[in-house]
Formats: sequence, structure tokens, C-alpha cells
Amino acid sequence: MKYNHTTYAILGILTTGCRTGYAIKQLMDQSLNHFWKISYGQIYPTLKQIVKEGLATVDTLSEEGKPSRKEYYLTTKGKQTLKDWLQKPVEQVPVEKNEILLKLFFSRHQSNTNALSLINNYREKLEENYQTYQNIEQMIANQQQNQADAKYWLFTLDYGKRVTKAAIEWCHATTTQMNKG
Amino acid sequence: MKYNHTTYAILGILTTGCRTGYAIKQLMDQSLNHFWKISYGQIYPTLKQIVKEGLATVDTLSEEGKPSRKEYYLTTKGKQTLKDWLQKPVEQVPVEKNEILLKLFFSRHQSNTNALSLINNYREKLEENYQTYQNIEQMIANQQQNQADAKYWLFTLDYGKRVTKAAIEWCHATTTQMNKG
DNA sequence: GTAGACATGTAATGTGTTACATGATTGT
DNA sequence: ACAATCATGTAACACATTACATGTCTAC
Repeated sequence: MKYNHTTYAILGILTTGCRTGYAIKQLMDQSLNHFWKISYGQIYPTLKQIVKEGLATVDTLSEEGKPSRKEYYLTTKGKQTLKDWLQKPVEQVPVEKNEILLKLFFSRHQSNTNALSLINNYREKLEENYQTYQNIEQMIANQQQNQADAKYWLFTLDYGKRVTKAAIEWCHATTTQMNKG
Repeated sequence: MKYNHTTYAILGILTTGCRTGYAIKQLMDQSLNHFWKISYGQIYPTLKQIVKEGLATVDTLSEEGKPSRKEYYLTTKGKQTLKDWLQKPVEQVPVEKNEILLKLFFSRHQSNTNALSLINNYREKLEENYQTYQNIEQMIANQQQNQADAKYWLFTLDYGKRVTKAAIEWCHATTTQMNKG
């Protein structure tokens, strides 16, 4: 049986100690932010589907002093499904739709000044992202839970940092080139 | 009036000499391949929409010796719409869904050997891509048409090359790290 | 004749976001 | 009181791919 990427992402997150839809979203926004993002509109229906497929069980809790919530636990089948997916090589390098490159591609239709300003604005955003990665890196390195996961989580952050740095350098190089005429 | 990214992409491509849906798809697959990709299932309906919005006109041709085709020409409104879009800064750096990072993130659930093999496989694909970028670069540098566009097209390729190179280096670094234990 | 390039298009399906809708608890 | 955080969920809509459906022309 084959599931979509969102399903595998949630299956994986359920192994990290996150048990509710809300907690899954939080981990995503904090730690997977630079390479995976989904909304509640995807998370809750997918969790429902995961239970339906027998990949996890759900436990509805109504503790006093807390809002009611649903905790999800992977079944043996769920764990095996995750492992099987991990072993399969990825089919292709992702093609990101990059709006700045799209605009630059058609930039003979606008002034040099404006194209430069687009790149500058993009560079600032990249630099913010780079800073965020470093903050998350510190957070993960310092945390006590998920010790076993930390090593791999840092690898993904290193990827984000390296690629972002390369993009920032491209902004500098391109700006220089464009100023030369 | 605001249109979606696909519309702007097609509007832009119509300024490069491509006139038919088929030609648009070809240019995308050849030159925008690393940052923008859409299927015929998007192109043809969007072209229809573009005409409906008055951004382009269509000319249905049935020359003898050739399959019938439709040629699209930007109107003044279409050209202005493209220019307006070019001037607006991009809202955010794209978040690519990166499957290799997703797998790596959960890699404590698989053997070191297998994780290494995933990265190795990914590295090979990145190297192929890098080679492709260099080929396209040569092609663009040598072509006679689109002289005015060439400069910008090469900038986007440089981006692809730099980012891909950074990703390849990450593969090397991560492999080394993982072998150390 | 047949494979490949040229050429257009739709229907079904998959994937995802945003807006909407609800409600409890905690801290100020 | 009120804002923030915790918590779940659906409906409408946007975007995109794949499979299907059709047909011509060119070169072997």
C-alpha cells in the first residue's frame, strides 16, 4: 500500500513524542519549517485517514483542567509502513517554484533598478531565514528530549543553512553583475 | 486585478517568441525547468483564461503542411499586467517540500547504511542536475535569438548551479559525519 | 507502416490553503 | 474582561498532475 508524503510525514512525527494534531503542527512549524509545511486543514483529515487505515490508534482524552484532545499512537503496521518508506530512495530532487527566478527570467521588461531591488528584498528574507536556522539549531542542540533524533535533525538544518548561504552569495554576485551593466 | 503565478509565467513566456501552448511547454522544460514546471493540463486552460481576461489575443492557424495551431499575442493590457507583477517584491522564499530531508529527519528508525545510501542516491541526482544546468547554460550562451533575455536567463541558471553545488557539498559532509558514528 | 515530433484539449483525481466554526483554559 | 494558547474540525476554493482522447506531418 502506498500513501502520500503528508501521511509519511505525520507517521514520522508521531514517533517523536507528539501525540495530537496540534502538537504535530507545532513541531512542523518549529523544526521542519524549512522543508515541510502543512496546515490544520491537512493534518486533521490525514490523522483520521491514518486511523482508518490501521496505522495508528486514537485515544480521546477529557482530563479536567484541560481542553479535550485526541492522542494518536502508531500501531505495528504504522511503524512498519514508516520504515518501509524510509528505505525507498527518493524519486526526484524537488522542483521548487521560485518566484524570484521567474521574475528575473523576464527582467528585460523592467528597469535595472527595480530588478536590483527585487534581489535585495529577497536577500534580506534569506538572511532572516539563515538566522532562524541558527536559532533552531541552538534549540535542538540544547534540548534534552529527542536525543536520538537530534543528530538527524541537525543534518537537515545544515542543509538549510548551506543552501541558503549559497542563495545569499548568488544575490551578491548577481547584484554586482547587474551593476556592471 | 490579481492573477496566479501560472498566469504570469505564461504571460512572460509569450514575450520570448513562444506563441503556442506546445512551444510554452517546450521552453519551460528546457530553460525554466529548475524553478518552474507545469503540465499541459494547466497550460491550455490558462491560455484560454488569459484570452478571456483580455491579456492576449488568439489566432487560429491552419496552414497547409502543418498541424493546426493557435498563436497567442499579448495585448497592451497583458504587457502592462506582466510589468506590474514584475515590480512587486516576492512575498516569501519558497518552501520546497524536500523528501530527502523528511526521510533523514526520521532516520533513527533505519540503519546508518540505508540512510547513507539515500544520500548517495540523492547526490547522484544532484550531480546530474548540475550537469544539465551547464548544458543549458551553453545552449543559452550560444543561441542567437533572445539575446536581450539571455543575460537574465543565465542569472537564473547560476542560481540553480550554486544551490545545487551547496546541496552536493552537504551530501559529502553529511556522509562523512555519519561514517564517523 | 510506424515511430516520433507537433499540436490541442478535457475529466478525474490528488493535494493543499484559507476561511469558517467552536470551545476551554491560563495569565494579565 | 480580554488576549493568548490549547485544541479540533469542516467547507469552499485554488492549484496541479495524470490519464484519456484526438489528429497531422515527417522521416525512416
